[in-house]
Amino acid sequence: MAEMSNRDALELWHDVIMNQVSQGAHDLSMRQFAILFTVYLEVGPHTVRGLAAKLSVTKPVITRALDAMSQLDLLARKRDQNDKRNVLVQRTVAGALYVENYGDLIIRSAKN
Amino acid sequence: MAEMSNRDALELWHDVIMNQVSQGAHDLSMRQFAILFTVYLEVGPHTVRGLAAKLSVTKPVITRALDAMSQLDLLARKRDQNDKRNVLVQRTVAGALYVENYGDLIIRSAKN
DNA sequence: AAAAATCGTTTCGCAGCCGTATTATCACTT
DNA sequence: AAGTGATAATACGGCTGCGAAACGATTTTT
Repeated sequence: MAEMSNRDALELWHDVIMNQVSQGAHDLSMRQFAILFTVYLEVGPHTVRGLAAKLSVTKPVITRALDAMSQLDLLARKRDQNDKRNVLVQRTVAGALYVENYGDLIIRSAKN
Repeated sequence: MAEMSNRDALELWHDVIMNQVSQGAHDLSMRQFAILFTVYLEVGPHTVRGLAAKLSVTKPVITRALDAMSQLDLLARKRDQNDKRNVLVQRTVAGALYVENYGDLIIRSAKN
């Protein structure tokens, strides 16, 4: 990946967001996006506490985001059988597809 | 700007959002971002109706976003003196600085 | 076994944004 | 001048997310 001017960067960001907004798709919040991409791009296992620490937010924020996103089938919860206090945040097929499509959208925006 | 893999694109997006979220700055919604960048990147004049059409949202969405963002001094309203029904959305010094910093953040994220 | 610590969830009151419908101004048409 | 059209703002009820605090379940410590 090479040279990008300030203007290039902003226009890329703008294009992606415009696509997102005008499409009217389920618009996740910034925090929800952060959680989603963290789970799909970083190596696990991912716990509620771990995600909260990584994003510098409180745990209820993670819990609520998981409620919303698991209902959209973008993520799933699973009790850790080794330590039943923990919840492991897991990927889903639909979520993986969603994230991959998002990458394609960014690339398409960068091509202009 | 050159070759970008799907993974590159997603990691770029992830880094920028993570920075945004963990910084805990006033997190604008996607729609607010779309408005902000449209005003700063596209040629004006920008009206409420025009922005609503461009983003495919209703006018009250724009009005409320302008309420919030003008309070943050990221944008300003000005009555069009040629047609006093119109409101012209104008840039501010603080807003220009904010947008430019955002571009720098994207570039920094792309460097990794 | 009892006490303390850890983890995720839930509750509470509160603030923000949503879409629809209505309102107040202003411009245009006749 | 009166009526019609257009613009932005507001009112309304509803939904979602927020932070702080309290809670139940599980593990670890004493």
